[in-house]
Amino acid sequence: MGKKSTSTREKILATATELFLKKGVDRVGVREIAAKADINLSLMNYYFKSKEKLLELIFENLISEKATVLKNILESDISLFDKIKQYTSAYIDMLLDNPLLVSFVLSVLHRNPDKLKGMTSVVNLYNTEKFCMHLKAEAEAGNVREVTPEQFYVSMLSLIIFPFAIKDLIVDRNKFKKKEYVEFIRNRKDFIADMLIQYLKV
Amino acid sequence: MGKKSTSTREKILATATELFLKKGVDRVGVREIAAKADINLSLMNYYFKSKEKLLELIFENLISEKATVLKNILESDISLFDKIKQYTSAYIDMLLDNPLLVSFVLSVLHRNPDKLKGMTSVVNLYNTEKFCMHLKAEAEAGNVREVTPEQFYVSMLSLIIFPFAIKDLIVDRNKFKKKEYVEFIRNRKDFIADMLIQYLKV
DNA sequence: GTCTATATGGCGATAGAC
DNA sequence: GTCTATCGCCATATAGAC
Repeated sequence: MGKKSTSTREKILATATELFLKKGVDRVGVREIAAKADINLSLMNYYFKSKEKLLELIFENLISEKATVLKNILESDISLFDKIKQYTSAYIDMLLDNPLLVSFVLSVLHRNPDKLKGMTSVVNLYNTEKFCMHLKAEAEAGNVREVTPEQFYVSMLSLIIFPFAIKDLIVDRNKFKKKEYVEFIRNRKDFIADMLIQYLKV
Repeated sequence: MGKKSTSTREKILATATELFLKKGVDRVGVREIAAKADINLSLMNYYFKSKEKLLELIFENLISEKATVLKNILESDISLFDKIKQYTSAYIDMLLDNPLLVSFVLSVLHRNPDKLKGMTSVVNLYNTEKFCMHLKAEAEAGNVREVTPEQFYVSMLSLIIFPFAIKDLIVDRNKFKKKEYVEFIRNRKDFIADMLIQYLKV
């Protein structure tokens, strides 16, 4: 491999990722990516074959990277309540670092309902098994309320993720400044964990 | 106005709405709409000026229609707990009747962050004021726990709406059949209301 | 109001020289 | 690996006849 190959490849990847996240896949053209990455248009196809393949690669990269950390928390050996606290906190921190990730993933999910079905990164993203077993075991031991684990898990995800999908609405309707919004989201960490844990305790 | 005018207009509107919801605005061309509505391409621009204007109209129509009912519940004079129960139930029923609405609204929100800012239908959609006052009053009367009303409201919305945005993920990962998914969502009505009310009671 | 024809430009992708 | 040039198609929108 030549010297310039990695740098060119990386430049395309970085630029395309940025634009896909910001503008949405279907509102970014390959010409725009090439121009902003300052590379020749043909190199896009030389390295990635097609825009669609490029998208798949970027999607995989983005998700698998983030999903692993979260998956590890869900599968760790800590107590159920600590698990909920740590998961909520880590997930929110990750999304604060990647504010456009939620809209991007949801839009790709809407765009390609099938293509993602088997994708490993997506499997990690929505990975209920171990957590649901933990929840079930605690309920059977009488330590927490009986719940449908799937309902609980989906609820936890909803509470964590959805506010990022409607960020603009929240900011606009509350007349938040940027700092106030971040503070609002930070405060959700305790709020969510509290709500979930209180519910289990009853 | 000629006899055919309304029927043509309505045909375009209905077809465009269906396609926008299913495929996403940017993956539907005006030619496709015209063909499926069985009207001449030029009539699109004759009636709606441009695809973008057509989108705005459709968005407004879809949202304002649904938002009014929900807004009325939030502003009614029933008890706080009843309000939460009725709102959750009505919202979920509405989304079950319009399964693609969530993805559509989120995608338009992502596509046009600004254009929607002042839109009345959107204001109704995210309409916190009266509900937050109610929540605050009950807390001050010592009937429920002290909470940040905005956090509570956003949480309620999240619990209700988000599962519709990740429907494909839920169905796929749980190997749900269509009926099982609908049942899962129906069960959320009580689950969500329980969780929210239990939390307030503590 | 409805049609045909077309303007104008963008898109993704590739052939082939270097 | 990188470039220029271009193919073939589709997009949105409009002019003008009827």
